[in-house]
Amino acid sequence: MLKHHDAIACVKLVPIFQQLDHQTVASIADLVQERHVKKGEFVFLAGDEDESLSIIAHGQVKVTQSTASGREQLIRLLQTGDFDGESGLFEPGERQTSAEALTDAQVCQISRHDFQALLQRSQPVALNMLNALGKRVAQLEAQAAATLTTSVGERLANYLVETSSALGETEYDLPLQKKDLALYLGTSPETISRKLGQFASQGLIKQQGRNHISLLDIDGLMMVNG
Amino acid sequence: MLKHHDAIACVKLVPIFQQLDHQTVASIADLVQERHVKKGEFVFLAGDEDESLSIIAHGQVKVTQSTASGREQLIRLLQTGDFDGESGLFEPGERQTSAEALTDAQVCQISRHDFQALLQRSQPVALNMLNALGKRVAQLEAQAAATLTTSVGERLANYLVETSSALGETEYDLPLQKKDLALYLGTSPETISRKLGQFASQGLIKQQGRNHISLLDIDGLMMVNG
DNA sequence: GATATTACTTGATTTACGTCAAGTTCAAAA
DNA sequence: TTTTGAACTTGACGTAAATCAAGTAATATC
Repeated sequence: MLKHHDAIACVKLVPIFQQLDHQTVASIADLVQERHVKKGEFVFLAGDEDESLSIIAHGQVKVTQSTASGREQLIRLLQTGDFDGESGLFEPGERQTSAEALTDAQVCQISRHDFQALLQRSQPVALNMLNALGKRVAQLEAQAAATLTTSVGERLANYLVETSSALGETEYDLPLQKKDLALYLGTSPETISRKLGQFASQGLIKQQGRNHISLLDIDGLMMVNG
Repeated sequence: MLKHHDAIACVKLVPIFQQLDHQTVASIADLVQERHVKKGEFVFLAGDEDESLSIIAHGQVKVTQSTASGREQLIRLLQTGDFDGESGLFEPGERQTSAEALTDAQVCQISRHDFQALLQRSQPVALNMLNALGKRVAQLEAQAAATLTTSVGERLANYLVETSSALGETEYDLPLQKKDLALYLGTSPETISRKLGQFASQGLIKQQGRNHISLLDIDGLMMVNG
């Protein structure tokens, strides 16, 4: 019973499952397998059979891909409530990406087969999903274009502000270590370190210890362009 | 009658409308408005009411967005058979992007309202659409990650090979003028010019006249990294 | 506690690429 | 044809940021 209660909570976290009646939510929760993943462990690996979709119930997970030239790329950062796997729904096969837990995490998984059946029997879920994917495409398109013409400083400042706004705090521990943050922003750890130092000397932020950061001037951060 | 025949042909171009029965296709074709757009004209402008979706029946259209700082960004290049507007389906409002015809073009338009109704009454269309959007997300994610860590030379070489493969020819006229190609690849016309010269001197390509290009060593192009 | 390992910082150097400027080729209009 | 203007090329230069290298702080292991 407790397990089921947790599964319902997990399902309700996900935007595409919101605004559904209780019965539908309960029927989705029945499909869910809960799983604990320790920091540093993998939720799945590239090359695995791609047979389930994951909801992050708690924690933080990085999704990476290796290029032909052996470089690791950070594709996506999954936070509580994020849903992964929707994009390859009707394309069974091997995973191209790996997902590693950056913190201890709890993940709810639904089998691809069950999810496809759900989409077919529940029009509201299908329409929510269309909506969510559409927004995602628009966001990715805008982001892709912006990335091409944006400096590292801008991307970093933007990341700091977005993270602050996601956490609802102007003071927080950076959820990524600098190596991963560098991957995420497409730069090097050295440059991250230097840019943060620069922001601090400009009075935009204050650094405390290795990871803790306070945003002192959010408007200033949003106007950074070098 | 002829018009209707054209509309059916146009609808059949689009992946999400394929593998449907003839009757459904015909009912979709009834919703379509055909429109000719001359080279240099706009299919729609940023700020327009966003009330219809467009299928490119013939020609080439560039979708751009202007940043706050006034810079133009090329978001997407639409080719014959491409479908635009799916991403903002349930978010009515003003267009953020403009679309300009790069060649004389024929565009089939469906009103947002009719398309939403179609999605609700035809499950096959909705599922095809989910599939298409999912693939698009995966592609954009991979591309976004690659963009961050990839040199202009790599992106250009990649573009040349992809275009060749899309056209089915190793020798072709570049469909974009260099200014637009530069926007698309996030670089400057000067750099494009230099990189092409470099590729030519390495025996990877041959340039003839202003726009014509022959790929001499596709494997070599795919291995470019500077 | 001491030591080893990993994360991070800081400095020096190099490089890719953007920008500015001066041509050159091409195409359309007169 | 000549002319005009746009697209393109080429060169010189400056700069953001990658890379290389050496050192310092934090964390983990013994």
